[in-house]
Amino acid sequence: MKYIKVKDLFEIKKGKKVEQINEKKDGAIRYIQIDDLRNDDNIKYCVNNKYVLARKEDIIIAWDGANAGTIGYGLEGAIGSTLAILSFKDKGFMSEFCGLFLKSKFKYLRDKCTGATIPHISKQALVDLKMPNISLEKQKEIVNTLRISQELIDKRKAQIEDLDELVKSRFIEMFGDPVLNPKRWVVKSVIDVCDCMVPGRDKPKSFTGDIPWITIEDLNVNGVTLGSKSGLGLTDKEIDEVHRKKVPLGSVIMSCVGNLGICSIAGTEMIINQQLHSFQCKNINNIFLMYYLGFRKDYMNLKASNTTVLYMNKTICNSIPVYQPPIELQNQFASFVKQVDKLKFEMEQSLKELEDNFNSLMQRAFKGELFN
DNA sequence: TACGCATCATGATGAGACTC
DNA sequence: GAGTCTCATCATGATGCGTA
Repeated sequence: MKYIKVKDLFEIKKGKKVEQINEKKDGAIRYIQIDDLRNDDNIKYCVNNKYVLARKEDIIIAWDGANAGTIGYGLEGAIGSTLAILSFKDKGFMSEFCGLFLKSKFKYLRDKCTGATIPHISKQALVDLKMPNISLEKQKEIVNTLRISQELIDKRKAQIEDLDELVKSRFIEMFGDPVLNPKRWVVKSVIDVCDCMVPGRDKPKSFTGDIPWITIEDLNVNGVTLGSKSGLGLTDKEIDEVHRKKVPLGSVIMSCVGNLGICSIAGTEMIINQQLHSFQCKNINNIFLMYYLGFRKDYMNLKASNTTVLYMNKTICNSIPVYQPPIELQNQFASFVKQVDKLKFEMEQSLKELEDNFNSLMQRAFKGELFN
C-alpha cells in the first residue's frame, strides 16, 4: 500500500480567540469549541470577524487541553484558540476517511503530546503521520464499512437511552406526575416512611478493609451501587474509630451537596461520605423512592442553601415530600424496573462488543487488511 | 509569527473549621 | 458531638505571554 504524509496532504492552521455572542443574529456564524467535536447539543455563535474559519470539508483537531487529539469533521464555523484545522491540499481524499484515520491515531498523538501541565499536540508528530494513499473508491468502501459499524453503535446507545426513558414514562403512567400529583395520593415527608442515617463527619485514618467507602462518583445512577471505584474499603474497627455506621443493603443513597438528588440503591453494606444521605425504607418500596426522588430535583434545588455550593442539610433531606401510592402498585413498578435492568445489562454487553468490533475494523482498514 | 508553556476561570467534589 | 458552612483541591477548557 502507498502512503502519504499528513504534511504533504494538509495545511495546518491554528485557531484564534473568538468573541462569543449570546444569541444568533444576522451575520452570525457558528463558534466551534472542543465540546463541539464530541456533540452538537450546545451550539454557540460569533460575529465573523476575521477568525480562522473551518469549512465542512476540513478536519478539526483539539490542539491544547485535556482532550487534545480529539478529531471532528463536517463542521463549519470559527474555531477557538485551542483548536486547529487541517485543510486539504489534494482533492483526492475524503474528509471522513482522513478523519477516521486520525481518530485511529488518537493514542499515538496523545503519547507524543508536549507540555508539563497541559497537553499540546506535537506538530512534528502529527505531520509525520503516514496516511494510506488509496483510490477514492477504496476510501468510500472503508468509510461505508466503518459508518455501518458506527451506526450500529449509535443505535445500541439510543436503545439503552430509550430504556431509561421507558422506565420514567412507566412511572408517570402508573403514578402520575410527582410534582402535580394528579391522582391525589396521600403525601408524607420522606422521614415518615423511612429511617434516615446521618453519614458522620470524621474521615477514616486508614482504609484496609472490604466494606466500600462510597462517594458521589461511585453512585450508579438509578441503579445498584456495589462498590467504590477507588477501591477504598474499611474494616469494622476502622468504622468504629470514626463513629460511623454501615448503610444497610437496599438503602436509597442520595447526593445532598452540589449536584442534588442523584440516587442509587446500596447493593451491599457500605460507608458513605459526608455529601451523601441514606434512607432505609420502611413503608415504601426502595426502587419507587429512588425514581421518585430523581423527579424532585427542582424542589431540592429550591430548598437547598446556596452558599458556595448547593447544600441540603438533614432537615431538608428528611422533609422532602413523597406521595404514597399503594405498596402493591409500587412493587409492581419495581418488578418492571428489574426486568428492564436485565435487558439493559444485555444491551450494554452488546454495545461493548460492537465498540471492540469497530476499533478492530478501523485498525485493519488502515493497515490495508480489510479490502484488496 | 509560530510554538511552547503557564496561568486564569469555572464547576464539581473533598475536607476541615465553626457554631450550637 | 452533630450539623452546617466555607475554603481547598482537582479537572478541564480558554487565554495570553515569552522565546526563537
